[in-house]
Amino acid sequence: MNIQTLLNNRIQQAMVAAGAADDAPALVRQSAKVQFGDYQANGMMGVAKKLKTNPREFAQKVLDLLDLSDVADKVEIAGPGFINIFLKNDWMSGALASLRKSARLDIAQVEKAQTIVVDYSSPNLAKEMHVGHLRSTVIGDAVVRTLEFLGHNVVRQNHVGDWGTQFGMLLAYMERLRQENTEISMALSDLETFYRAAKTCFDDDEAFAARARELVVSLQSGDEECLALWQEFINISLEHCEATYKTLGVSLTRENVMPESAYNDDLHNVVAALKEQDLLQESNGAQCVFMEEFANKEGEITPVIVQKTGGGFLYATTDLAALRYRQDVLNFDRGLYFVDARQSLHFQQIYTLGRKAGFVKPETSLEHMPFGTVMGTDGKPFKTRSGTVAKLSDLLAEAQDRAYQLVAEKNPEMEEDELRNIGRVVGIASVKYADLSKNRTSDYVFNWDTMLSFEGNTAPYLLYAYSRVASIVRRSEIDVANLTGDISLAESQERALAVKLMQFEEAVQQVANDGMPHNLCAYLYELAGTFMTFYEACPILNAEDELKNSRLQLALNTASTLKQGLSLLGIETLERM
RNA sequence: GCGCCUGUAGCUCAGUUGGAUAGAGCAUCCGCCUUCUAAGCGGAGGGCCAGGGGUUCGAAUCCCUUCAGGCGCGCCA
Repeated sequence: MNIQTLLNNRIQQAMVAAGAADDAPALVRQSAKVQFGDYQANGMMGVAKKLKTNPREFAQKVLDLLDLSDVADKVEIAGPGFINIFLKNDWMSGALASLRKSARLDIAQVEKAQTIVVDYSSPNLAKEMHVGHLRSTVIGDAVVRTLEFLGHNVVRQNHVGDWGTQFGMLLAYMERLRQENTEISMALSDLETFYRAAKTCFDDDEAFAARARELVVSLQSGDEECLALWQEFINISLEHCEATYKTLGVSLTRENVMPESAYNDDLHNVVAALKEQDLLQESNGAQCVFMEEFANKEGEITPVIVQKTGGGFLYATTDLAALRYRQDVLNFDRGLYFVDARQSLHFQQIYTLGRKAGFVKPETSLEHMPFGTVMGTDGKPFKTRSGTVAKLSDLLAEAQDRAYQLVAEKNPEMEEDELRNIGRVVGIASVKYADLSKNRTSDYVFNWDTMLSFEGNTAPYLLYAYSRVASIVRRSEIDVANLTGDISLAESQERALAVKLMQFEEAVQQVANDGMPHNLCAYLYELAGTFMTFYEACPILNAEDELKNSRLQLALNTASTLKQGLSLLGIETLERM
């Protein structure tokens, strides 16, 4: 049930009947203030202007043609021409009863499922995942879960970096270890250390560096021994990623891995296709595409280089090949790329070129979902105390440990196993939620204290709210599955909770539309807050039977909405904490 | 030099694509545990929305401009 859409459609129809253009927007929004009702339609002023009539008169005309009596008990014109809508309690009670019986909380499946490719996480396999991969992985996964919940056909694409010159160095180091009879799998248990060791050799040892360069060539020419060595490295590195995904509760699997190297054989085809269409231009020996879309005021164009002077390909080439694969093989309707904001220009170029070259259909939507950098409390990109980039696995271990300490302090009598589990859930949830709850596009400050706080818009607060509801339900000893009876919304706190509960779908659909999970976070936080207020003001278990049933249903709806919402964000809930 | 992004309360952040008196949380101050988890709830103070100009019934939001910061800009990804 999406109230906003319902009202929007009804009001728009009335507007058209009143003489507005077919596409005149009703602009229905949740009301800014309680005295303005539950929803307000802002579209009358703009339309009246176009029709050259008085906005209030037009609004009145719309009201005359509008029948909302089934859902609202008051609809009024206010200010310069707003229409304020006050929802009817009876209608909400009925809708909430239906919502409670629905496994998916009455959230509509999309009428026409789209095939949506979501490109996210995409770590470089040469190194271990670090804090910089957190945003793409966590936000991408939340959006993926949301799109799937709505019924779309989602294709996860983990575009891992498994190719490139740095692998020569790594393979050379593997080779050296093997000659020294060192166990390679052990050495690869910490990729970060391995990478640094290899880099040191590369920088300090000329013979090693030469061998590394040689290995890049053999690798690219398909030398079998070299490929086997490379494959061994990649497998271990992928296992590291999978371990991190598992602790993080991210839905990516091996099947979703579509590495850069998968496009190797296709890269020359991409260049050939561009050449065939006369898009290519040689510049200083490199194959480039100059598109007027990327010219500055002086007419200077920033080119896309698709082939280097020596014949080598670049990441632009790979991304173009991926684009073509996603259209020709996966046949996507929409492509979402959760990639660092710094690559914004690159993606604008790739998308524009991809269309120009006919690699993607005109109707296919390509959306770069940029995100900002994770900063430390000093305002600089987040680092560990020693000044290195924080490994994601270390970060997650620390989060669980910190959460465990907090929980153990509050629950000295609780058993160790449960404490550990709560610590795990709260710790991971805190890290993910801190990331998800901030506007994707801006940088954010990584701060243990605020993310693990029980106050404010945090995972612990939401999990606590959920466990409080769960506790009520447990203590009620009522067969909640068969709980029926009218839902009373007489108290203002009951009514506020009811309205909030019915707005879940609006938040969910927004995430699907714009890939911004922080809106769902804000919704869940408001829901939890509204419930807490209700909880303080309206006794549930101590109320007389009819009222108890009614309030228990509100509590149950809150529980399932919180649980479903957090699950869309990829966050587990706890029955006790 | 050119381009993109950002600038909102002391701090961390929202602001539904141009709507009504700009909102939360933290911190500060005041109040609430003999009743369902006080890891909670209620209340108060706190703003030249970086500055200036414009567009219109109406601007934090759109346009121009200045300032401050971040990031990109032909052979790394």
